[in-house]
Amino acid sequence: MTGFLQDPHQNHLLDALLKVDYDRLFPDLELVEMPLGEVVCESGSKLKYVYFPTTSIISLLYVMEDGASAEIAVVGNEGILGIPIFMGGETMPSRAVVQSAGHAYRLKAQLLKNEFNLAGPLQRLLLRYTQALIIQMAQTAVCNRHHSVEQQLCRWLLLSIDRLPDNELSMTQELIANMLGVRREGVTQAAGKLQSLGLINYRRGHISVLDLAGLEKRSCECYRVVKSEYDRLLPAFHGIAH
Amino acid sequence: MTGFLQDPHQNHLLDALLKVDYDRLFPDLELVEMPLGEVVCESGSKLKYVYFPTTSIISLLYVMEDGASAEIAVVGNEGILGIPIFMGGETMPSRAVVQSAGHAYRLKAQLLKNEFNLAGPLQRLLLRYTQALIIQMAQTAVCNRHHSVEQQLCRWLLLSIDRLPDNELSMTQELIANMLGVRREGVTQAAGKLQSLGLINYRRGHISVLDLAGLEKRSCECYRVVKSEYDRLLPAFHGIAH
DNA sequence: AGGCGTCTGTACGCTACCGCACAGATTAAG
DNA sequence: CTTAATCTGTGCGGTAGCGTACAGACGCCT
Repeated sequence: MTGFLQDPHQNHLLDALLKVDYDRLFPDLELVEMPLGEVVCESGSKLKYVYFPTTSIISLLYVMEDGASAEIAVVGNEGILGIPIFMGGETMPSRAVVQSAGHAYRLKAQLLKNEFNLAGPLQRLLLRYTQALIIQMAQTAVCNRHHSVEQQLCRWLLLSIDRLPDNELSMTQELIANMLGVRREGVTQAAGKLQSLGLINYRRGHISVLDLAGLEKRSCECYRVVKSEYDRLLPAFHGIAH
Repeated sequence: MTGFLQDPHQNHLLDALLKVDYDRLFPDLELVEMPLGEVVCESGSKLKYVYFPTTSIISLLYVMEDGASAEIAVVGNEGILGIPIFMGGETMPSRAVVQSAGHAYRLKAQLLKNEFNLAGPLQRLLLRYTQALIIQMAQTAVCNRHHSVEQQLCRWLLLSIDRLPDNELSMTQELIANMLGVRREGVTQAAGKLQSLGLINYRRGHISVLDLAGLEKRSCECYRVVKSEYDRLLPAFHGIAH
């Protein structure tokens, strides 16, 4: 809330920028708070800012005509919200919801577009990130088709934990069900099983992950695939991006 | 097979290029035949060429460790196969299979990369196409989660027909099942129903679509959404791309 | 402490889809 | 024409997940 201990470098993309690029952008970066559940952008509307999450996680949620929903991808401190800004579509194809409260730095959409059009290292970085996001979406599609609620819950928990500083997350089962596009009761059952196996521990809107390796074992391959592709495409550059 | 009546302009992206860009690319475009079922690129391997389909359709198929599969997106004469080439990932995240026999023009990957890096109209065009593809993938993910086999079959047929010159397609139910990631029997049932409704007509590996409007009615919203986004992002430029 | 709203657990019938098994139909090959 | 291969139709039991309904548990508020 205060911005205490917040630093744009906590976002991997910003951190990977060349010093010149970073310094030019820095004055326009604005720290904002991201409260749980906030709709950063409604589906189909234009984004005025792009967001670089630091301690928050944003969920790209697709909501259908009948109200049914499904998460397409998540964006945390490894990425950026607002891909269509530089890809050229202008409007977001999905709703963006804060899935885990925290902070982000935002930047006026037009400014990012300008930077992108310089066709330098920043452009290459953003495109590689987009490629990683595409892979996450593709994997989600396959996972939705073939895997059980329990497997998907494991995947979802792991992807979330990877984007958070500790193994705790504030989340009701109802919300998780929305993300996965399944019934709340289905999540209750799966979560109960994971708890009885000692992999997680939860109480009223709060989940602690106790055994990452165990979760990964019960998860489908989807988590592993996404993670390894992110690692491959977006290694830790630390300001020495080429 | 002979290239008779084949012209790069049949591919919408090539057609949308400025004359200067097109003329520079033209000598390096190579007409190739795309036989049904050919694996143009295996998942995880590098593409040596990018492909601009004219009369063929390529399916981006994700195959999992246990052999289960699902189609992520289709690429026809509106697009290009080989997005990771210019996005920076190098390797394809999915298998690319010829879903409908025909032709395509191919171009050495490095040449396209060079053109892309000029950061001109061609780059903007390719990025807008990528954005459209992302939307198709996102919609596929949601469709996999929430819609019935019959609805998905309708969507799939419509997306295919949109990329073909007539309302005929050569395809066994087994292959369609692979694409949709469902059982062959499920496709048999759904197809039987559509046939009894007079919407399609099929015989041993060949399907005729009789009633497009009727199919669209029985399809989920996913088809409509994808189509309208493609139309929005990729209007017919006809050589006057900006 | 008491009370209320929210979150979680459980149960029951229902449906879509799966896995399997096999029979009929169509086309291709000898 | 016969045979083989492939493609399509159908049936049956099993199961995961859905919709609904309701009860208990937790935590916040006064």
